[in-house]
Amino acid sequence: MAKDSRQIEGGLFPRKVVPVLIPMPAERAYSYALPEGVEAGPGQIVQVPLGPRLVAGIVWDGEADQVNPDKLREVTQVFDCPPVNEPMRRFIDWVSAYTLSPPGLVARMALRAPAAFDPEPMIDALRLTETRPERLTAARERVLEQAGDGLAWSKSGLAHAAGVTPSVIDGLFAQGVFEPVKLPPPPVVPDPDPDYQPAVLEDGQAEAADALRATVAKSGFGVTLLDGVTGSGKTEVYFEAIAEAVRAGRQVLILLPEISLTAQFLDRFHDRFGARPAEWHSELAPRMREKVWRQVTEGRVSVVAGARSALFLPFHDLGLIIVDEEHDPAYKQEDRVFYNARDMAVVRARLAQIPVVLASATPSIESRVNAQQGRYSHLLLPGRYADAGLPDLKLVDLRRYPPARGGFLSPLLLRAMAETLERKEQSLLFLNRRGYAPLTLCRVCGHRFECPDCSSWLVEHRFRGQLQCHHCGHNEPTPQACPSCGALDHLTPCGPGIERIAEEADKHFPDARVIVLSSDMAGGTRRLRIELEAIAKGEADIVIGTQLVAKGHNFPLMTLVGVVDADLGLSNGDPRAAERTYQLLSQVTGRAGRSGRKSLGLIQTYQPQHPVMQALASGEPEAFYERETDERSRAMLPPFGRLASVIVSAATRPEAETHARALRAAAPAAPGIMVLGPAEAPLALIRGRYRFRLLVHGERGRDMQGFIRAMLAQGPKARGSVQVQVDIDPQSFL
DNA sequence: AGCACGCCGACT
DNA sequence: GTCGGCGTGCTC
Repeated sequence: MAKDSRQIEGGLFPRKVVPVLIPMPAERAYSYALPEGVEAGPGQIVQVPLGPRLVAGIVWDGEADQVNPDKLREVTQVFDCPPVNEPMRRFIDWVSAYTLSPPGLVARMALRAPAAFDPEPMIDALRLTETRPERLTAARERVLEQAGDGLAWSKSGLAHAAGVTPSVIDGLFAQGVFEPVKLPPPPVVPDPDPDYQPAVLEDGQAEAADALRATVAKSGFGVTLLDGVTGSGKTEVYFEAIAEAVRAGRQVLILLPEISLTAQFLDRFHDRFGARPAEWHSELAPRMREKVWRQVTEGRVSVVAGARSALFLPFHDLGLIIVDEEHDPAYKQEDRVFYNARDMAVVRARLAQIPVVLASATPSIESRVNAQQGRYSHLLLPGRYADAGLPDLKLVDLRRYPPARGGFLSPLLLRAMAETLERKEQSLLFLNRRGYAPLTLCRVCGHRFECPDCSSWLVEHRFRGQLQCHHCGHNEPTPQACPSCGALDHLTPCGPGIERIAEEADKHFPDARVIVLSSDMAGGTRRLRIELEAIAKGEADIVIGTQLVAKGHNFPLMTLVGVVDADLGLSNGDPRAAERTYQLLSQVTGRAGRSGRKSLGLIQTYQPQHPVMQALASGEPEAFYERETDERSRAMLPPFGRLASVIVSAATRPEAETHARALRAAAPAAPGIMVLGPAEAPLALIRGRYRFRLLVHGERGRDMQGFIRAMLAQGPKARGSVQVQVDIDPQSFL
């Protein structure tokens, strides 16, 4: 540690100076002096003055920067909190370097629990003494009997158990019948029991479970891709890996896309382990958040199920990471620190030398390539349980069976819906488009409603009487007359949204109970949960929904799934469009058929020959995946040779200037510049053909090549410094 | 990230 | 003449 000598109150005192990572975007740890007699090693969470405020930071490794002694301030408090361990600190450094984010911002993600750095307060409790009350009433007798077990009770708990009011206990306490004791705060969740209710596994599953158990028992770093169709028992299989880690007394992290973190999942865990896992996600109440954080650092919580941010919890002794639905784009964070939690989970596992399991029914291309190349082990589960067959998937060629004029549902789909209704079973219509119509125009003058802020089309929301921009959130009431030519009642909706499909379903089946589900539904998540429960209980006949019906929730009575427009999303220029469409439609159609009844999926398309449609209809995605892998590696790895390519983060205004300068600095040195977002980088990395210098990340869906060209043309107006990351070698973590 | 400082429009 | 918009800069 650096020594700093300076005059204090007339004497020369050497002061220990430590580097402290502050939860703020500084490029380096700041230096703080330790007060006389105070020790704080790397990982210790401390409180330090920063400008006018006091903030929590982490004592970092290495020498503290030499800093102007006049500026040097003192650590104000060393929290009574377990230090952030070495692998976690290396993880923070790694993520910072890889994402080009200041380490402080990454550290901040690990410290997102404002008041958790002080120990949880002990709980006040009462224990019976030898003293007995002078007068014994019936109520007092009940209390004495109840507390006679010699254990400590909380006042309210005891009162409740004995069926008396707390004042009875106050009276006894006053007479010395009870003494006050302090109890450690209760755990947020009871310990899971690895042997509570092991699933009965079939041959293929048992084999996979054994393999995973062996991996966990052996410990050490390794990635396993657990690959099996919806309903093949992936969850049951990785639960066995979790059981093994819990038996070994180590902590487990289960990452889920936020939307999949449902009561259903937690209940399944409970059924297997006799207790729920601790939860970690953005909607957790602050008080609970702190408790979970604290107990995770102390190692008192053994299993956490969480959204991507849970990856930054400072576990005491992490022994296993599961990434469920590893292909899910929700693992990408595109805010401040840009990262893909699935990739960072692999890195965290590598640094902690523990196994990680990536599970999916529709693995991402990059994970499949990793598995094929032997970098990941690959466990392929056989099909569904016998009593939960996959739906029979059929393509509906819209050129041959077109919908009636003004409609979007083909006669084939309508007939299947009628039959499903007759059998008193449920239908699901899937269309990934909110609102009534994606485009509104005036039939008189051709005026199209455009967003004044971002120039995308305004989407009509008829239920709300609004035109909305799905890009920036702008909205305005739907006018009666055309704002351009003034013609009344000539505004025409073009194309379908789920509201319009609901209208069409209503028209054909006026007696059916129709429920529309989308993320912008009035009433928020609570209302959504209620609706989902109602559907599960059979209180709807036809469910019409967007993407959100694809995930997490099972609909046991659903025997028909109709995909209204399977082609939607295939033509948006995203190199992942086909892969995403395949994954989404597999998931959606997988919602049906869990009831054990015969079930059907009808996929409406104008392109029945498209590889995505063929893969869906045949149930054999291999050829599709092979083709996609080739396509994508061609599209994303242009033949630049072994280039130094350019990686930058974010694309907001201040950064864009910095990027421009970074690009100009890098361009002369590079034989070519390849522009990829961090989320696209992994495929390039695993192909191992390139060394990266900088990573340019554009906004979602943006033309990256165009973006970089535009920035180069614009030239540098940059100020400040450019952070250049040299040679991130993929082999260093995979 | 916060928070202060510093220059240009609508108002007590 | 001020109050206040957020653009820019700084924090050991």
